[in-house]
Amino acid sequence: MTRPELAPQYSPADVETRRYEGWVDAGLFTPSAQDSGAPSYTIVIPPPNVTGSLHIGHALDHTIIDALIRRRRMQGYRTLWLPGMDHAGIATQNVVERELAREGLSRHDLGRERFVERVWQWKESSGGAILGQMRRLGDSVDWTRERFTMDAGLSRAVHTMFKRLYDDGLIYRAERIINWCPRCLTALSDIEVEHADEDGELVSIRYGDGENSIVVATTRAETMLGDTAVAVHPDDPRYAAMVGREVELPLTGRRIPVVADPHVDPKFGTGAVKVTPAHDPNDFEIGRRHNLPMLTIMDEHGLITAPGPFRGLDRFEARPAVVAALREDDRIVAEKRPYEHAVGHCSRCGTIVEPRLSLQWFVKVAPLAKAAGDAVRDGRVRLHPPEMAARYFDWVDDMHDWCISRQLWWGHRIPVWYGPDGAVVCPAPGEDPPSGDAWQQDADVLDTWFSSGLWPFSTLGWPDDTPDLRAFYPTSVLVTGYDILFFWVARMMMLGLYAMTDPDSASPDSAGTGPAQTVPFAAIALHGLVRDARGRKMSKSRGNTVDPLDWIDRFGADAVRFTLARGANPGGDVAVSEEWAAGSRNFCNKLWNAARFSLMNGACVPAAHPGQQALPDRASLSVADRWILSRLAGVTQQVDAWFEDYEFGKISETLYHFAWDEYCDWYLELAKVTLTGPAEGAAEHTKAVLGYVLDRLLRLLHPLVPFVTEELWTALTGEDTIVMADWPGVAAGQSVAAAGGPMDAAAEAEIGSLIRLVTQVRRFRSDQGLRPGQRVPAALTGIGQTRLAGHEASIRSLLRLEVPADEFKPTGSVQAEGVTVELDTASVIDVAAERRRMQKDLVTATEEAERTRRKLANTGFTSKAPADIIEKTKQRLAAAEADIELLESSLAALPG
RNA sequence: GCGCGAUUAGCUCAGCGGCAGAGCGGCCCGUCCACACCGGGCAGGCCGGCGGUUCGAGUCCGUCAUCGCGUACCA
Repeated sequence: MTRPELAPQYSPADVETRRYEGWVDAGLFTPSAQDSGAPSYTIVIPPPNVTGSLHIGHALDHTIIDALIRRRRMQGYRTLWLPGMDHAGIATQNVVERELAREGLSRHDLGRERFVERVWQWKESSGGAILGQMRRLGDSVDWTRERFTMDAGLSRAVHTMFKRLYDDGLIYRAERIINWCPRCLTALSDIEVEHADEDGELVSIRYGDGENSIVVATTRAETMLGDTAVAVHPDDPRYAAMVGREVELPLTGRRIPVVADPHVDPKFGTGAVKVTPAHDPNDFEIGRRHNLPMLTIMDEHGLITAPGPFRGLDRFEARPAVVAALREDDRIVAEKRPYEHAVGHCSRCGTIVEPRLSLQWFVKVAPLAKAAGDAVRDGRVRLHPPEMAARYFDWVDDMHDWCISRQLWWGHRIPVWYGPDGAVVCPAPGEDPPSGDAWQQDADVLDTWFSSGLWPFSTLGWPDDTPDLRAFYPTSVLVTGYDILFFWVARMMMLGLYAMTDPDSASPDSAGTGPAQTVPFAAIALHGLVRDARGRKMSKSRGNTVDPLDWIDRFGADAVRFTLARGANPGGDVAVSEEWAAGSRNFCNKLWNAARFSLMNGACVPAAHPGQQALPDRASLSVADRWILSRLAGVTQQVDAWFEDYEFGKISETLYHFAWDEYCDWYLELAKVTLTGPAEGAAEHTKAVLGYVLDRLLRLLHPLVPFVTEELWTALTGEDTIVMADWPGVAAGQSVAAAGGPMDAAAEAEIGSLIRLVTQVRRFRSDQGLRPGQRVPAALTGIGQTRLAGHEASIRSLLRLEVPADEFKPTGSVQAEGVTVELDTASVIDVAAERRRMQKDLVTATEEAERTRRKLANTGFTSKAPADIIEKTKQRLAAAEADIELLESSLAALPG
């Protein structure tokens, strides 16, 4: 085999696309559903919205998922990462409507059918961009299993789920107060409303006259036009006499009753509340309890419909107009401005949401949410990081019924037909709907999160019992940002537990009523948001967003991935900047050059499979060889363990430092001595170790930086691809103890000592003002009596120390690790600087000695601290005292 | 209002009972034999405030302050 010459610099653009297409063409990402005996590992992609393009947050999500997937693939699992996209009902419809608006059209000009066609066209072009971005990132997804929430198969799953819930009485239609967006003209679920504190005006209004009057407060004065009662607390003595009486509602001439309701907080305001059942969720409940009329005074656009002078006004024009009219009538008792209160906004367009009485479809969530909570509570689904559990339970344990109908055109049409005399039919999928002019299908579509809630199993063929479903369900872990824990994750839990049972399990579920419910995923791994270099949220308006493609072009996909992985602490936000990306690019280049050096020096990999590699016998290896092998073993074990905990920050940092600080800075430098040295056998051994460690390092890094590792590993080994190479840690079915290989404490201690000695002498040289490359005559006295006895050649090489000539007159010395290094620095030494340095060191050493002495004198410490801690402390004191002695004598010996 | 989290080097963050760490940035010095996308060295921290537990506290407990996030039916 001839090895390709490597350029002195890594060029991602020359590698990435070629490698990616090669992987896909070879079918490496496409697992077979046939049972091969290997365990399966499945992750479904959090489906991005078809309309959008991937932002840096997706890149973070994909980096994590791809790393998990690639490791499992290397471990021999039957690994599936299923890709796809979400139709994103309201978001997509808004985008296409905006596009139409630029042509001066509205969706009504096109009509429903043509509008939906238009959205499909948009989906084809926009969706393609996202798929291209995923390829650039290196996502090892199975493109043969790509899905879309509006696919025929997934639409059938949606219909099936609706029908089941409907038949079970868990879906119902009712007139309720829902969140209404007057701009999008659709209902929204609670979670699609974003609350923000805003300044408003709290006005107190007198209803009725004289004795027979009561004062209420409101921030939404215009709603008084729809008031049908005033409510007070039943035990409030101030209003006991008023309850049951009627008061005159100003501006309207209507008389409304005063009712007693425990919902009212007597301590707030005047203790009396105006009740507008058709325009406030709480008032709606009060209205139901007291059989109050539900008076609608606003239309779907937020325009006032109540008869009178305000008719036709927008709700925000009506508010000051009503207040002005009340003031005119001397009805305003007090005003408080500004008054800060929470206002709900449409999460899609930002319009202030209007609570509105409306006929909608709902999911009865209580039983579903209970199961979703229990699955996490009893550990069937592990939530990472665990702190998120509190938030999850808060939500799941106290969830209102879920409004699932949307007054949109883009989405899954509600599979219900209405016929004569109020007949309602929900046909099963495949069943013919009732026909005839008298029958009409519901015009609404389903909340987009209804179909995403089925994603983990609808994508695998549910409701059919498919080979894929059997092979890959339940999925292994769900990786996503904590921001959609409720939107999406909780819904998948609810619907997944409801739909899926384990066919092979005879054990009853927690309620003891049927086959065991199957969780949709064994674990949930939540990551944070990507923020800018200063930790600020990225936003288009702030102009601090990052386009992943731009960074990939400039730094390479591996660098982008590594940057994100470095910051990916579980649940934590990730701050990224160009500096970080550049640092990651530098790391890839460092790897490249380390490999280049190793290859140029004949690094060899005798066999590509672990356990069979003919590493030279341990006893014949140099200490440096044993050291790097031991460190590799330690790092392998740590990295392997951290993968189980989604600790990508730690994985990245550990591999970064191992590769750069240990492998490159020390091992390669030490290897240079051996490789150019006289001992023939030693050089051959070092070549083997050089290759072995590089091989393992590249494999450990491959899940994070797939491209550069592929390029280097194939060059090193002559194999086709690293994608299917065995993982150096624990393989499927192997025990943890087998990972990494044996540690070598003796070698680690020895090289540790060497590193400390070299570092101290380097510091000395630098303090003396010696150039790093300047060769200096030096004697290493006492080294024969230390464990560094065999390392003199290495130490001299690393420190540029020459063997002294006959008339050697040392002018300075460093004592460390039991070795005294005397250097002849006469020609360059600056005595004054030298004295200052020594005096400073003396102060430090004296303080250290004093501190340690005090600690040892502390009787509590000596009687209670563990023996090894005490021993270490004693050693520290001894070292400090030795330093003091040496420094004092050196100072005395200085000329002048 | 309630809940959760944060507060450590100039910046972004690790560390979570036993000598304060990383990356980037800053300063000094440079190698021509893997890499200037490099190498060697240095500086810079009362680990938010106060109290407690402990022989010993960034690390555990309490409290306050500031910030962030989530959530909420206070009109």
